[in-house]
Amino acid sequence: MPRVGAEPIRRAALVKATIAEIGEAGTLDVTVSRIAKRAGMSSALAHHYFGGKEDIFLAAMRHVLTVYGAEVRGALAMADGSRARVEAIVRASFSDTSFRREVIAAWLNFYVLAQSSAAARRLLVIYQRRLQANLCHGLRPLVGDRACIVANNIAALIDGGYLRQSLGQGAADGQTAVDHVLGYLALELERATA
Amino acid sequence: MPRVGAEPIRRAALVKATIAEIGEAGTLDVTVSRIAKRAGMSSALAHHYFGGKEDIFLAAMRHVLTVYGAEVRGALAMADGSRARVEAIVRASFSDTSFRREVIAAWLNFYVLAQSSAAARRLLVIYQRRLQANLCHGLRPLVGDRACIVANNIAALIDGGYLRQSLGQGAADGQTAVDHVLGYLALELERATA
Amino acid sequence: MPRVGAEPIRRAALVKATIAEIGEAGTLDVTVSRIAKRAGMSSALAHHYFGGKEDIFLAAMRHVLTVYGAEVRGALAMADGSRARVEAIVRASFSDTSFRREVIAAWLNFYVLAQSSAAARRLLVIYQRRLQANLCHGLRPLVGDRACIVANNIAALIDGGYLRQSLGQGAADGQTAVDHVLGYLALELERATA
Amino acid sequence: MPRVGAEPIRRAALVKATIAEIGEAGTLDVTVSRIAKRAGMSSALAHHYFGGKEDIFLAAMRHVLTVYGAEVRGALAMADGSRARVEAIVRASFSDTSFRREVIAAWLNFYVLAQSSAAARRLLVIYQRRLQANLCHGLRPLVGDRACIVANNIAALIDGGYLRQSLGQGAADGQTAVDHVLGYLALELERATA
DNA sequence: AATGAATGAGGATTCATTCAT
DNA sequence: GATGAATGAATCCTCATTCAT
Repeated sequence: MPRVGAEPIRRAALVKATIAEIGEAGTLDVTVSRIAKRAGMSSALAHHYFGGKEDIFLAAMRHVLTVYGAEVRGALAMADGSRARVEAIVRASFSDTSFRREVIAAWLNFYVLAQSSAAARRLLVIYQRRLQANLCHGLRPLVGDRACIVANNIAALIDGGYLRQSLGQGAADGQTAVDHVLGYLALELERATA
Repeated sequence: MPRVGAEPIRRAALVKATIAEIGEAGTLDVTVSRIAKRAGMSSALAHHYFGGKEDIFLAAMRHVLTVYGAEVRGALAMADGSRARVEAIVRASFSDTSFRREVIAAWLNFYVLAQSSAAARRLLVIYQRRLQANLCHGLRPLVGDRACIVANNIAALIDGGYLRQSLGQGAADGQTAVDHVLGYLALELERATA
Repeated sequence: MPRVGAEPIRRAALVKATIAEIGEAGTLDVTVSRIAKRAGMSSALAHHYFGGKEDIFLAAMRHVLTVYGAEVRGALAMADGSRARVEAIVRASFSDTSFRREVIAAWLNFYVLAQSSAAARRLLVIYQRRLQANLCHGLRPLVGDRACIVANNIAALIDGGYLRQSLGQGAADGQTAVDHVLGYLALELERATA
Repeated sequence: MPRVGAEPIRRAALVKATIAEIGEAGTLDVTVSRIAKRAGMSSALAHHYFGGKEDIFLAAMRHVLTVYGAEVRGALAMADGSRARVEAIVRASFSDTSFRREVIAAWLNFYVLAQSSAAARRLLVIYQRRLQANLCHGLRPLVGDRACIVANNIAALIDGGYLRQSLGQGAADGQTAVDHVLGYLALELERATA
């Protein structure tokens, strides 16, 4: 009885192992062998399923982006009203799922990968556009014409938060990061309603 | 007449070549040989003067940080008043000298290097602290107790600006980045004086 | 049918090639590549199976020591009486298997390796102790209290024989070496029974 | 005023440094740079005076052999009678000057060098012949026809003593080594006069 | 599906040696 | 006489990738 559906399981294991390994090393300089071993298989099998190292990285990236996207969507579904929706996006960005040491390290490295891999850049640009669009749309009713500028600032604050946290030694502190960004949002809303 | 000081010349050439090479590749995955060749010497000489690859990277990092620091100091010297001083720091951060494709790529990679190299992290942390202190100090007379929070946000916006620009294909647009950050600053000042 | 045990075969081939190469060069200054080539494989595979150059050397050393030990044990098994046992050890030390140009060169180089490698020294010290113990034990019934002194002299004569032979250009002459050492033994026995 | 006779001083310094360096490393694998630095000069100058690395080694070897030879000659000059002369040679061989950790290591490495360098082998063979001749000649009046056989054994015991000492961790114990060899000599004389 | 075996290519690093000054 | 500068050549080692089984 050949075990059915081994492939998706293997791929998922590899993706997870990749993120863990990058997070641990803080670099893309991790060997396929190590990733495969952590995922409980031979490096040959990893190649079999993914084709090559970069493909493994891209799959890991896609996974991170997907998880983040799902988190945002989930938060949006429960949010009521424009402000709540914007705040939900911010909170989702610093949720315990995404704002973890290893995932932060992975993000940072994906930005680096995007410098040399067109495919990686494409993924990251899509993510950026979607985030920007979500924020812009949610902010329109709140700050009118400034919506996209504010959206841009919020996005930059989020990215900046990640970057700064990447240097921190302690556990990632999502709450403080959220407070900072929402503080800025409050300021903008204050002014808009003044 | 003994040939004077080949060493500082060589070191400077290597540092420059390193930044260029990292900028071009978008990675730290550049060979010492390529760097040396670009700097017009053998890789053996590069090792002779620096000891090893990481030392070369650290020297390049120190250089970038030093240039940036000088730029900030220069701008501060010409600024009159607290607000002007804060704005000067922001402008210096996006000056044409520092906010160039290759330097941005270098910064990004230095953040990655800091994940695995204690020496690199130390350098980056020092830079962060100094920036934060400068901003905090300049903002005190302007926003009082919120000074350090605002400073933190400005710093995050600057970092975020770099990160976002690293994905941009066109030439780096420092002016727009400055406008965004200063827009936020204006908002804070407005509220403080309200 | 999975191809069985390439590893032991490869390792054995490498060990053999290492001894041959050291014997030919008269130095530990042989490259892993040359060893691997002589063993019919890539240097990468040699590293894969052994980890590094020193590990290859240590394995070769262990092999030489093991072969010698087996030879001694075999000779002892056939020897009848104390004197015969001591003589068997001496003869085994200069057997055609061990007292060959390339093996002698290897021995010499292992002594050198032991100067800088703790692992190598350990191996050599163990071999020395065992030899000394064997001789001492065998000599006790023959020369009583002088046993260990005589054992020490015999061991020194054996080592000296190797060292002197390492300079000889002709084929190794085990018989003469044996005669010298046994001549000394006879002398001691003569005196003991006088 | 150009300093006269700098050359012999420099050469002597290099020779001394070479022996020290080999002794410390336990290998011929020492760099010319380190030797030169220890001797207080640039590696370029070392090459200037000696031509190349092997020449430096050969000079160091010649020095060790010369010092040893002088020691033997000095001891012989003071010895009265055949037995005293033979004993003098043995004692000189284990004198504090020659039987020191670093010199022992150098000797061992010279044997290795002799495997690949004809010049080194020549030096070592000459030393061996002279030692053998000296012993043989001194022993003739004492043991007659057995002289050269006994000489050979004594020489082997001396070499063996060096080899065994090279593995010892403590300070070299020349006295014990001398005792062992002279014990053997006494045995031969006893028999000869029986 | 899965893996051990195997390698080519490449890269950091070291070092003896040369040379201009 | 003396040295800093400079490099070509070599070597160890790693790793992504392929392939037969």
